[in-house]
Amino acid sequence: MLTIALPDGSRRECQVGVSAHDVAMDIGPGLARAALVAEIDGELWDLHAPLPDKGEVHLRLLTKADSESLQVLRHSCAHVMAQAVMRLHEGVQLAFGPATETGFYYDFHLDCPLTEDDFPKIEVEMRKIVKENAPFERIDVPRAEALALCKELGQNLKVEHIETGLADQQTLSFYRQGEFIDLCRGRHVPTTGHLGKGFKLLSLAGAYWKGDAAREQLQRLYATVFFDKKELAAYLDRLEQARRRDHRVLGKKLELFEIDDRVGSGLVLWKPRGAVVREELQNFILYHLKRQGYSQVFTPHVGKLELYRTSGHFPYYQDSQFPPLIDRDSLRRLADEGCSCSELANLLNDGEIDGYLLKPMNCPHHIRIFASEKRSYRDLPVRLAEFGTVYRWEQSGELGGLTRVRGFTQDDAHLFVTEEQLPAEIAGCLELVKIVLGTLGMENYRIRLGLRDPDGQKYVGEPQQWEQAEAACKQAVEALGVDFSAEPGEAAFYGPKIDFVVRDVIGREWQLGTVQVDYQLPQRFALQYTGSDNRPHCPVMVHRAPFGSMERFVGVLIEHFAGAFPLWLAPEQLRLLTVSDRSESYGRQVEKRLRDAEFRIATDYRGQKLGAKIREAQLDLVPYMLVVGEKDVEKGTVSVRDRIDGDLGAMPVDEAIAKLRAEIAAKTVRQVASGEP
RNA sequence: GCUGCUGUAGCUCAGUGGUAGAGCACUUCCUUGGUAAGGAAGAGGUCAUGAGUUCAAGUCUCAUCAGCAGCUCCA
Repeated sequence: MLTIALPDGSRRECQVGVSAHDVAMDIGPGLARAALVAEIDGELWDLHAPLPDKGEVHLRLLTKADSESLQVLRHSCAHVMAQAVMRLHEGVQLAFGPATETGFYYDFHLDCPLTEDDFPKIEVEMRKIVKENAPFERIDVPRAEALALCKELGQNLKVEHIETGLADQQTLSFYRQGEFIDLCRGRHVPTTGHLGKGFKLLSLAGAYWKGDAAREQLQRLYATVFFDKKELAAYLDRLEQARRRDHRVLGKKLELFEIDDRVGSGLVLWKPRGAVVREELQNFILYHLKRQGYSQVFTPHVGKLELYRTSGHFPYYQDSQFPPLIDRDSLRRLADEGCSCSELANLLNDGEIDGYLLKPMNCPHHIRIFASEKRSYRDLPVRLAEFGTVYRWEQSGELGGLTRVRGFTQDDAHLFVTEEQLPAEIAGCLELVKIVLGTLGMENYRIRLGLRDPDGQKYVGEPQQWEQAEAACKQAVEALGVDFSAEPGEAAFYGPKIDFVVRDVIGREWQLGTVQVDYQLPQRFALQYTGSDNRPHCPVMVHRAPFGSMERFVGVLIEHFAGAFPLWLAPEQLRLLTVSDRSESYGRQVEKRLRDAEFRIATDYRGQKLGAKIREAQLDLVPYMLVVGEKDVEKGTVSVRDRIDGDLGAMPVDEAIAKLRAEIAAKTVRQVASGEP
């Protein structure tokens, strides 16, 4: 006998061999129809599988109201998609086909390339399979039999997976629906009919087998499914909304920036309007830096290769740097000697010849500034800040918009501190990032605490220092009171890091602000200060950048505000609109007063109807329109129109100036793009 | 870097191997209109670049460059 405890607290005695579906039928046929999958003692369970023989179990019957069942539905749909593909193509090798946050995918190896033209065919076949309403049947088999079955089916990738990934499993499960059978852990909905009509193939991509770039590349089909067509339509609509907020689209429309083939991919041209946003952000943070005791410095865009050999950047990150700059005479001499390219590379590596590097990081320059003076413990902390532009040779497939570029400006700073000062300085840095994100109304973020991977090879320095640094970071993050996850293996090669990861409107996550502790570089450069004991000590360094990269930050910010910047950031804060020619000369007087008051203002004196001028200003996302007509000429007023709230009525020019100034000073955020994808 | 897709006017996009198209934007003229589109005319192109097939290429083939989706990487 089996005792089943239901969520409402009731208990039932059952015969051996009953399934969750039988229990549901017993409770009511409506529930039995609605149930998609069961949960036994917290573990998902197929609806039609026999329950355990005896004892007492907690049973939940999950319907589409339960979030877990959507994942199951998606996984089942992945099987149906795979079945459809196998019906349409010969010799399909199955790889993995999991559910994802927004849908599912399946990776295949097949000889002919799939294209988007195949999508309708596959979808038609999937609809047929759904109509066939075949049950998903679980088959548990011993290991040897599973191997034999996969071999018989010609599924070599699955064979490999059983032999490597599932080496310790004695029993393996397969799922079958119709003629399709696949090695799979489960669980699944009862029948293919449960998938309904709410599915759609979305995109096609390459993916490596087991994520290994050295292995064969598979074809990945992305798709999604919802419980019904309406939810699918709503999801597709959200995708479309998100696309309209895409910073690459808005950046062009609002004339913020340009990435030009003739200049180079991944190299951003900031246009005047985008430059305003960037400059305002920089001024904003400069204000806070002054308050926190930072000093600003300027350093060049290149440095000697030897500098980066010392720092370790050149050897560690060679593949993602622009190639070194070598003077012509040296190159000519080497060419005359018959030096090959690989010999040249070796000479560069070994330091036999020197050259310059476009700087991939600002720290070595700042370190040399620190080292340029004799330092006492009384001078510390030394906090050197710079909007420093760095260059990295990102892989071509990674480039995109402002978020992944090859030249970008960090709002960088390096703090040289004593061991004792470290916790307070980390806390100060974290506080700064929090102020930045808070001011901009970016609430959707988390902290990633990047720690050393215990088995990792890439790290330099003593384990004891790593432990100290990691402990200091952890303490500071805990004190900040923001959700964080500790992630081993995510540290920089020189120390642990605290990254602020912001989620954008399409649901992607971007690393923006970062704070990193570094015991290594000060030692590599043999930095010293004189302690109170009159002996030399090595400072600890903190790298930090609250925005991270100005390019990426502004990119994410554009999407965050859907291009509608708050007044203090808006490239065009006000637009003055005349009702007709008769108010133009008055309009020009008002314009002058507003310019004198240092607003960023544009004017529209054209012989157009007011409605048309307003429409254009609305579409250009100008925060405030100032309308002047003959009534305003008489009374010396302007009529203020708010982009969000519409007409605010006429007011004296001085009153409008005071109101707008107050909003700028408060850095008020009145509207952000609505959240979840 | 890898896989697939894409590249036509400032923008969004049509275009069947045979004379280069539309809407919006732009310029000029008419219109003087109080809170989301007044009207007319005009100008705008090395069809990404380079090779090839063809009597003939925006259209077919190949290469290069660039963009998009994803994979891999990311100090």
